Amino acid sequence: MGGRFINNFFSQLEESENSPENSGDSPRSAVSNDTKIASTSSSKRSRRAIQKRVVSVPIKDIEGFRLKGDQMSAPPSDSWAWRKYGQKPIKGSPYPRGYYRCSSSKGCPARKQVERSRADPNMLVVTYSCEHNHPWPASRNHHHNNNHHAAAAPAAAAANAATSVSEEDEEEEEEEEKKPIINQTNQSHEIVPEFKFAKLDDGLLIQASEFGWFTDFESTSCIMLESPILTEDRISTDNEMAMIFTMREDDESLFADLGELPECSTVFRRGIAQREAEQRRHSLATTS
DNA sequence: CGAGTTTGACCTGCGC
DNA sequence: GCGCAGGTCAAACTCG
Repeated sequence: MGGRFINNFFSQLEESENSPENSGDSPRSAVSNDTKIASTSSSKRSRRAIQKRVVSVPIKDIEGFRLKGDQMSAPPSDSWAWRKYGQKPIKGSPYPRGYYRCSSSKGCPARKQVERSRADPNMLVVTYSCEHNHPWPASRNHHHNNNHHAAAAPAAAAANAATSVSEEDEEEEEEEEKKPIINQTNQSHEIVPEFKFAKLDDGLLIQASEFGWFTDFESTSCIMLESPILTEDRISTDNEMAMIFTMREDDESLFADLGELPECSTVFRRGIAQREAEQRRHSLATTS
């Protein structure tokens, strides 16, 4: 199931990040006797223990999204229920950041932060975060998707799959920028597209349609990912949606056991993707 | 009346 | 140690 993939993903990240010196909460919170402090210290987790992934979404693609002045009347919708618990002005940004907690299941530690992009006010930057090892809840609206909605990973997978790099990694990934993206098809969005993926020289390819939950944004145009690799001027603007992994060496181990992936998740390595596409085209041609 | 939002206060992490 | 900025809490409020 998708949850297993996510758990696996986060747990492996934890292995790499939870070195003895940065594991656990600060001593300050651990020794507090104050009830409020104690309660907050348990809920305010070490920031280092949180995995984050960033997704950027065009505002116009977000159903129900409205702005009241600088405030967001509705968060970007996806398959999970989010409850707003705070909003803060961010230094250097004219737009506030909204804080949302997952309400799809009780005690879910998943969170997301939503803010408008400083660089492009027409884009929303959604940061998903979750504790390591914590399972993501099932989507609250499995509806309308006979492909793999229920099984597909939730927002975290969105982040995992959709985000080629986290913001912290952006600098490291700058060199990747010049790599070409290949769109295999150009069909309309009314049907789940069959061959929509992008290719990076050293990248991992994801077939967008296999992550049905991602289409919960109900976009009719492209959903861009927060990545230096996927800048709009490099993507064809013909309503394509692409989801791309870049695979750094230290990430490869995270996906070493792809057996944990949900069956719906088709992950291609370079070259394999093209073969897959060709095989599918061939089978379609022979059946039609 | 329950669920969600707003908002000021408080806490934590981090740089200096 | 101090101050700043980001993140969270929780009471009050709104809405359906």
